[in-house]
Amino acid sequence: MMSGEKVICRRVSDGVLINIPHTFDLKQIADSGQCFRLTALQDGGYVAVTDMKLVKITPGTNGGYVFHCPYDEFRDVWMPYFDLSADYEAYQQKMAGDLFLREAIAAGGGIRVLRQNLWEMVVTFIISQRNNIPRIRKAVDILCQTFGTPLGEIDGQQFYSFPTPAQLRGQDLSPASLGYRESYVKEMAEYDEDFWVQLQKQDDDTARKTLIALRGIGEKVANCVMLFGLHRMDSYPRDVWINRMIDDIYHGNFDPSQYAGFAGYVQQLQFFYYRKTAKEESV
DNA sequence: CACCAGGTAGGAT
DNA sequence: ATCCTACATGGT
Repeated sequence: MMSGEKVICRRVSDGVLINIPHTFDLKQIADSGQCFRLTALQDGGYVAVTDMKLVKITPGTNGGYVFHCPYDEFRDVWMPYFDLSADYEAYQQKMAGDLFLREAIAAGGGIRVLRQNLWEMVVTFIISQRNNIPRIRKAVDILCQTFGTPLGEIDGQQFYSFPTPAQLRGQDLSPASLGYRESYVKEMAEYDEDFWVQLQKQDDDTARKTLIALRGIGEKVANCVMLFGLHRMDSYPRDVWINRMIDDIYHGNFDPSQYAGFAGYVQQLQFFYYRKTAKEESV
């Protein structure tokens, strides 16, 4: 490995310490818009949830984070979830020729493309259409609290799994205020488990077509599901921000295929940084 | 009271 | 194929 990221990963008394200095930052990930269920605690810590697993993560005393869980769980669940085995520094080096991406790395280089649950991503990004990020987070939260399974309490707060299709099937989803998206979600819940299993096995083009054929999923949501739910790293979702950014920064001319194998990571960096600068200007 | 928010379906051209 | 518009809801 040419770049050789300096990764510290070892057992400590209360869990597992992980430190990847330039390419793993939970605050940046939580603000990156790919994940709506990473919860910030008072002290700079976070709670992460995936499937039926729940973990408390606190800042390490010399940087990095401590995952408060057994080592086996860290290795089998959280390493893959946060994509910690991939060499993001190598990706970053391949972006060095692009000024905007160098700035984006300086601002958000700690972002990683998470491997989230496929079904959860389908529902979450259906909800995301023509919606804003705080409201997406709230709707997902209500779905979990109302229809999910309690997983445990951390710092006095109860956390829940994302509801399975069976848990949503036939339910009145109105507490989540999904608006016109509610019928889309209800229809999604009617597909059986095997449908989603088959989707994971399909190649990129087939999977994208399968997704777009579903009511409520167009090209953009399909690409988000591909990237965040199927970890298809060549997927490059184009939303309003990415389109504005391409117009603004690249004069309407940007080809993600030049970053084959990590175009989705490039998209995340661009999305994060362009939105961040827009927010700062609007203040 | 307008306008906006990680778009999409369904219909018209 | 490509363009047009309605769409639920809650926040400025």
